[in-house]
Amino acid sequence: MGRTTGTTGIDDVARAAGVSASTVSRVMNGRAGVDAALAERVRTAASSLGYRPNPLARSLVLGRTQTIAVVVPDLANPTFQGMLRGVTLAAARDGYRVLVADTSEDAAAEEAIVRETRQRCDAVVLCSPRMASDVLIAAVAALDPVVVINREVPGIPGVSADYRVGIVELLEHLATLGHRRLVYAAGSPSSASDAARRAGLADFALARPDVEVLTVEAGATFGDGAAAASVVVESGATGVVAFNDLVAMGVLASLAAQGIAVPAEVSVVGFDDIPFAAFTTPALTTAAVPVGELGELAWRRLAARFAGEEPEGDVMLRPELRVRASSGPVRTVISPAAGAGAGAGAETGAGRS
Amino acid sequence: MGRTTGTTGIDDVARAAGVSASTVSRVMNGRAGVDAALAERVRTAASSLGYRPNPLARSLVLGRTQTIAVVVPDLANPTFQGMLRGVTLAAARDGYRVLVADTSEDAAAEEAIVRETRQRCDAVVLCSPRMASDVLIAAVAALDPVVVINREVPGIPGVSADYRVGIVELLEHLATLGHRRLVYAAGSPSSASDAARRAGLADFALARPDVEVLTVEAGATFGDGAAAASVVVESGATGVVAFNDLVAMGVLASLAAQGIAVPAEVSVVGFDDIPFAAFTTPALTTAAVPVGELGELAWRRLAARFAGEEPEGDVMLRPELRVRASSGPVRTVISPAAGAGAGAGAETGAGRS
DNA sequence: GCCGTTCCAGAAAACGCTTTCCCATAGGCT
DNA sequence: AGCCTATGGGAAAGCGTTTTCTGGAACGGC
Repeated sequence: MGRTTGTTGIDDVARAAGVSASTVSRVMNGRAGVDAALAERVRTAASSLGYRPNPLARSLVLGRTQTIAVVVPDLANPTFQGMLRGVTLAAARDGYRVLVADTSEDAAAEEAIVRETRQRCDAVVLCSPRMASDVLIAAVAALDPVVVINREVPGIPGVSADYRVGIVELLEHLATLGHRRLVYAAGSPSSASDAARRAGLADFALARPDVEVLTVEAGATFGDGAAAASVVVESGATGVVAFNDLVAMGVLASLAAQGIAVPAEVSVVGFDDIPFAAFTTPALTTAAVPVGELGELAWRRLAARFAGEEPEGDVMLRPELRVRASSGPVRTVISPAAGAGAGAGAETGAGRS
Repeated sequence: MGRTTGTTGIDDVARAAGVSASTVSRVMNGRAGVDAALAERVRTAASSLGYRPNPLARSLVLGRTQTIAVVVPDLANPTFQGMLRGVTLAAARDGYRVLVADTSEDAAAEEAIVRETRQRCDAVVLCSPRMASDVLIAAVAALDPVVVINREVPGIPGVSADYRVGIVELLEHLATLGHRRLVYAAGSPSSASDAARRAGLADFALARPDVEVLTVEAGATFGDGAAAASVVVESGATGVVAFNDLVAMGVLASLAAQGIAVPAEVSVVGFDDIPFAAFTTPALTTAAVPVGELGELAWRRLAARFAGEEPEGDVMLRPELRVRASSGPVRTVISPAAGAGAGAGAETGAGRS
């Protein structure tokens, strides 16, 4: 009756307008078949009472909440921030709200978190780079309206960036600049998108047997990159492609601290094109992953699903190479001219093995 | 009955366990006074049926959703990302979910957005730097369990960073380095935290009449900073304190493009200490605003409120000066020694008026 | 041995809405 | 004039829980 809670309910409006609750409901939802005068009376009563239908009650009877969940592993990561933003904005445009969950704290409890969250929503977009494939497949089945980002699950719509071809573009870019000995500062082996990158590494190895690509385990954070820099240096590689921009920035920072010139001595490229990649020193060459679009697309798939459309196959967005200042021609051992040449090499690093 | 929707409901469990729904409810909620054997039977039935109580129905009857809303003006801004993360993590620890809303698209509709969002939740954390004060006060009244971030609303708990003293710290830092002519690259005049900064400017003017501080209108983004850089240069100031780190980075970029050395010719400092402030070139001196803590504190106030505690006064966090490489001693017009001195000045900019 | 307690469990009433079902009224048709 | 069909609005049955209220059974005290 609304009086219990202090909120004005549909019955209050009905009473004020001298009609039944059914009629109020019909008017509020724009259902046809209500006398114009009556409808007007209801609207007046509703607005003068400041009536707002309780969304919870609506959700319960309607069976939909007008809300979706977005589950990401780490809200501190620019990539996931971008995705979250993409789906939030797109969903808002269609009148949907977003419930956000960060699973970082407890990767083991991830499945429980996403299930619990899912119950309050109409669907979920799941971004879980690390969940084991079999666990993921099992978990996702119970989530039904769901789209996964950067994962492949049979029968489930997914939107991904093509990390595999992206990393090949990066490698080719360096190869074209003359680099013949590169290192890949890898992400976590349990990361699905890292696996895609490694597949790209293999593709590249076949295509360009003349270029050597070593792999060093790094991680996904700035710190991981900084830590990996020393082994990059020791490897004697002239170029490093990092798991992502964060790692690349770590490498950059560590290299700078060691007085190693980028790109004169070592080229370093990242992956993702996070908002700050353009502002590192030197500005980071990277493969741009359109995270916002990824998020928006995820929403679109969900919206289509809500509209009853049949799901099509997965969509894959191709990263775009962004050449900036952190990559350059391979250093030459020939005596440097102190001129204007961009890639004029210093011999400083010559003795490194 | 649950059968209609395909979901297993409480009645299904009741039937399976041969008890009434009331008993199932009691067991599921750990209410005392249920025979142990019976309780066990219910638990077995529930888990074998994979029963999960519908949170919507619970919310409706309980009158609480176990969800709070976080409303921010722009999910692309690192500051708000940090706050969102802070409250999300803290709330999750206490079993609460977060509904996120980005109001950027339509500042006029902000009030409607927050009201609508609020209805689905138990409370809201509102971060609305630009809403006019009177509108805010009126709007916030209808939101009751609410905490505002970086705004002062009488009678409403708020958590803020002390931008006023923060900017004074920054100014004093530059004054100490010998700067006597500074410019403040201001944010939007409609921004509450910009008003606080300007109040700080006034405080500083009183305390240090020997230091001149000009104000130029800039904005809150990288682009705004870049655009403002030229007028900074023309002003002949030796130091600029930017509205925030983004603006500072814009200034930095534009200065670099013009070949003006930082900090040798001009010092620039930011505000916020966003994650990337440490990685600009040169690394940005700034006043660190603990956004994560701000968010966490906001949650705490809400949690306390839920627990029935009385609200205390507003809390204000003091920004912490982080001196990095973008600020240095004022340039000297005296002939530079080509030595190791950090702030050895170039005369390049001497003619600027 | 009877009555008053206590303990448990089920029936039913909310929570605030939507929607189906049904009835009344008015209008058109033959 | 009588009947049949729109048309509009009200009553009531949900949606899936929680919780109060009620009642039956077992138990203890006198």
